[in-house]
Amino acid sequence: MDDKNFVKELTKMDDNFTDWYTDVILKSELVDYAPVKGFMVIRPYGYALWENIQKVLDEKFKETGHKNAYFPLLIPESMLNKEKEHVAGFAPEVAWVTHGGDNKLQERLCIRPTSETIICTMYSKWIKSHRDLPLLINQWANVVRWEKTTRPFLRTTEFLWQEGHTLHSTANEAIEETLRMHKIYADFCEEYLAIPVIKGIKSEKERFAGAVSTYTIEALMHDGKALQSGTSHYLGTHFSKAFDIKFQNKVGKEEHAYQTSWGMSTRVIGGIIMTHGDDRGLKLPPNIAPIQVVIVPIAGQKPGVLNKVAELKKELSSKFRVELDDREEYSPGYKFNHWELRGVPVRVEIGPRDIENNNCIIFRRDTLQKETISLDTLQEHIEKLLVDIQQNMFEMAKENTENYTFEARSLEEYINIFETKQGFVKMMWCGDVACEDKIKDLTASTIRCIPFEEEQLDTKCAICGKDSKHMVYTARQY
RNA sequence: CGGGGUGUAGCGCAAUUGGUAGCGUACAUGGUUUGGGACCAUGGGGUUGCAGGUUCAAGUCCUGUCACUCCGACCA
Repeated sequence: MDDKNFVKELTKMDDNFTDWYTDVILKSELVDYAPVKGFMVIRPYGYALWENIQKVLDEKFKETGHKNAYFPLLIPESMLNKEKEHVAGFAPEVAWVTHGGDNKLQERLCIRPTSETIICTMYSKWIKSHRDLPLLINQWANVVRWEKTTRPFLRTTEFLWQEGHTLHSTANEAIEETLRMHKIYADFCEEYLAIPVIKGIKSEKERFAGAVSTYTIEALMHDGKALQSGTSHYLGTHFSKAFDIKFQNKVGKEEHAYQTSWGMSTRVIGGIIMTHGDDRGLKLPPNIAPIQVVIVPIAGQKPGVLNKVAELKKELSSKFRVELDDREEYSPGYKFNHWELRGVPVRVEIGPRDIENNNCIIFRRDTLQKETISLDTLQEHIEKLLVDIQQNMFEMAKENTENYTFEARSLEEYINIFETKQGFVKMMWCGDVACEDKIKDLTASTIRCIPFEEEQLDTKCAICGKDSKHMVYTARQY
């Protein structure tokens, strides 16, 4: 296949996937496009999903000693400019406020692309002694990054996230914190979102502007592209020096504090959709689904049916998130499709025939299988089923990731992989930026991370043939 | 900012050589239905993106303009 055809084929594949993705998020009523380009409206169903994510993460943050706070939306330009690498990284994509009412401001204010600078400014006032440390604060907020191209959830101009910002008295403690939060993200993705992730560290080229090191979790989507799903940065003293965050240590000497920051955004919702979704629509993991069980009455006009389902709803609601769809104007078939599109993991169908036999039909979204179950054991059955679905979805996703993980030992092999398919590629790397640039130019792929668990595939860099330093995962990315 | 594409009812689309703008779906009302997107009847909904031009006549031809969208560079 020559280059042009290759690109054409790839574009076609991408187009189909894009159409599917757009279709699903709009039809399932997660989001709508906003009147302002690049922004999205998160509709109640989508927001309920985000709320569940928030709830779980927030609990984990609090368990590890973090507290929530809130910092302003706008940041003075001079404040942003204090850390050089940081500004250089973010300046091209910040939105500016230039007027208050009709009056031009003396100093422009930027809408936060992230809050390091304003938070550091406050931290410098709050920290005097080693007794003030560690300082562990998280903020739930929105940020704005003026991206050239956008896509709902995956890359929007404004997005919701949480950003944690911590200060420590030693480098080791800060690094520990960075790794602790990285692990929380990884576990969250795997246990709650059923998304298997590769855990690792970013190459110098790919790391956060102003960080000493960036830890990341990378997930592979259905179409073979990688999604960075949560990052945790060790900032060293870069910011504390720029913002003068100092404390007196135990022997009375002044020191700059060691710092971390970490964030996870609404982007993971895009990850859920693209990891699990199928041609019927969304498939939500039970642990995070806004609705875990939907009850659909059959022949609701017949005596006893509506009473029975209402009773059932009440009973199941004590254990699960339940929705009863007793709308009269829609047929059962319509409702089946309606809730499948929205990814509800379990559906209970119940009609006159079932009531007579004291059972119901139960449908699982992940495998599309139906089963007849006695009403007496329904609750226990659903409880087990939800666990099973959660587990199964993770296994399926893991299998998919493994099937689309390849190995390359030469540049030729590497290019060949991206010409015929796409996914993760494992390869040895010399550590040189030139090799990173080369694969980006040739295949639009980048190093996603240097994994914690490296394998010795070879002793030479697959790209340039020099001695290798690391095994890396590469992929095309969102 | 570079390269494609599209603008007609809420959404998806049609309209032959230029000749009174239509279909599906959704919506409204009434009735019959209900185990995989129910059916019948009736009804409402339009300055064809905008501005100019050609013509007896423009959704259709010409010029300009705007918007949206996809692909690339930047990025969680």
